[in-house]
Amino acid sequence: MRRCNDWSVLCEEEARILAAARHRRRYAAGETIYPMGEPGYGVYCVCSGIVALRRVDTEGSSVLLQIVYPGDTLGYESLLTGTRHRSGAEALRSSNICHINGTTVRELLERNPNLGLQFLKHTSAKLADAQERLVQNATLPNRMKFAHLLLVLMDRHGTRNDDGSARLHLPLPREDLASMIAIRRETLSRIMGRLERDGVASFSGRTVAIPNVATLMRELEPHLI
Amino acid sequence: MRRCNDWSVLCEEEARILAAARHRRRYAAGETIYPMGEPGYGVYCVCSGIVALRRVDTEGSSVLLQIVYPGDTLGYESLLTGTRHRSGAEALRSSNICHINGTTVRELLERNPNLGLQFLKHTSAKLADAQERLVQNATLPNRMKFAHLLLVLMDRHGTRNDDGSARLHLPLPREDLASMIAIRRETLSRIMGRLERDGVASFSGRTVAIPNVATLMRELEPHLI
DNA sequence: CGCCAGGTTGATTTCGCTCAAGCAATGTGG
DNA sequence: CCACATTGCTTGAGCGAAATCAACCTGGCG
Repeated sequence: MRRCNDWSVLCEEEARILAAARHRRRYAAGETIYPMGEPGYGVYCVCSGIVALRRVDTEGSSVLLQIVYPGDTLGYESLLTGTRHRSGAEALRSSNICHINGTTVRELLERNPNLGLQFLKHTSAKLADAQERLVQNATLPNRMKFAHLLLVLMDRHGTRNDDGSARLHLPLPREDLASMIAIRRETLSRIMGRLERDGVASFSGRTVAIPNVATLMRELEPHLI
Repeated sequence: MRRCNDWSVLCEEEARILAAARHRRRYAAGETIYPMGEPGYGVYCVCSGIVALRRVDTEGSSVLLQIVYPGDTLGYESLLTGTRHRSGAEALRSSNICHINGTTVRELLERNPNLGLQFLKHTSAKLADAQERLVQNATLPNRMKFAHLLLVLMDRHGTRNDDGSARLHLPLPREDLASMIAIRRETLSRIMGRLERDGVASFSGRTVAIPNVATLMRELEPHLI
């Protein structure tokens, strides 16, 4: 639980309350943590692994809303507002996740103002992130959107070498990557082809080789004629 | 200040602290409350009027992120995270807005856990809203997106009649409406024309007449062949 | 009166979606 | 061990919707 830093603001006694109530479980890759539409029975804290939040449309098309990493806490929105989960959570790889029931969470929020503030900080960051995506989806051309996505994914899933090159393991299938930047998977495939042709990056399965990160970053610059 | 219900959780003494520190001001329509990129010196509480949050791209294209109504509080994200404002705030019509400096806000957040929880609830709602828009922009056809936007605006800016018709005053120019659903203003103009041709709504300046709300809602149904 | 911002309309082109086929890797049952 | 389905991905052809560019309109205002 040490790594779940949202909860690190708790004092000794509060930490005991938490420890008594939390329930840890291992989820296999691809396993559903909670489905969309379920009522919020409590919160989930990602201890290890990776989790994806996705929402499916009435038409059946799904959009990947967020990738969640260790230390982050899920599901307190529905708990606080008493609504059902607007998105479903799914483990992207084998993950350890703690569940804390609603009454315990409410008790801790009541006792320690800092816990709520931690949540608030995180939620604000997520809001900023979502708004960033709204702007980008509205204004940038597709190739630029994808280049940006690659750079973002690099922070968590990539390794940079001294010579300016980098390697990256994509945590998601093409379909989901495409949904993140609001395009179809076929279009993404073509964009990948073009990036490869131009020597910006090369793709093989889920691994991406980037010969020169600076070149990739130049993709983000305003389209000078 | 009664209407600013985020702050209604404060006790007598805390309310006095707030009253001593807050600074009220009137903003004219079109006036900037804070520009994008400014550091967060405190929070703003909308007492009356309407405020828009917009973000401008490096290319100069602007996206309208949110319409803010009385009772809501702005700008605590930058305050909490110590970053600059990611979006600018602008009064859409003549508005009364209170400013509360950062140290006072922090003091109150420290003293009363419920204030932070109020902010958290609101921020969660905004996050859900932003994600909703992400999904819609990604999956729905343009005409459907606009129909949905009209219905959302109706809650705040419209009046429904007994016979199923309704009237609506748009709070924004076409350009901004278009940016909310990630299309160009010319495209929006054409969509309006088509809705008018189909008898769904008629537009004249900023007023919209909707002969039958049910017909408008039917626009949202999955495109049955 | 001329100017300007906001809005509409038209013509053209481009980009991305759709549909469809093909491919490689993996799994499954006979 | 092979025939066969399945899944994830790529590629191609054609089409349509929306972006772009540009002209024009309209009402408000100095």
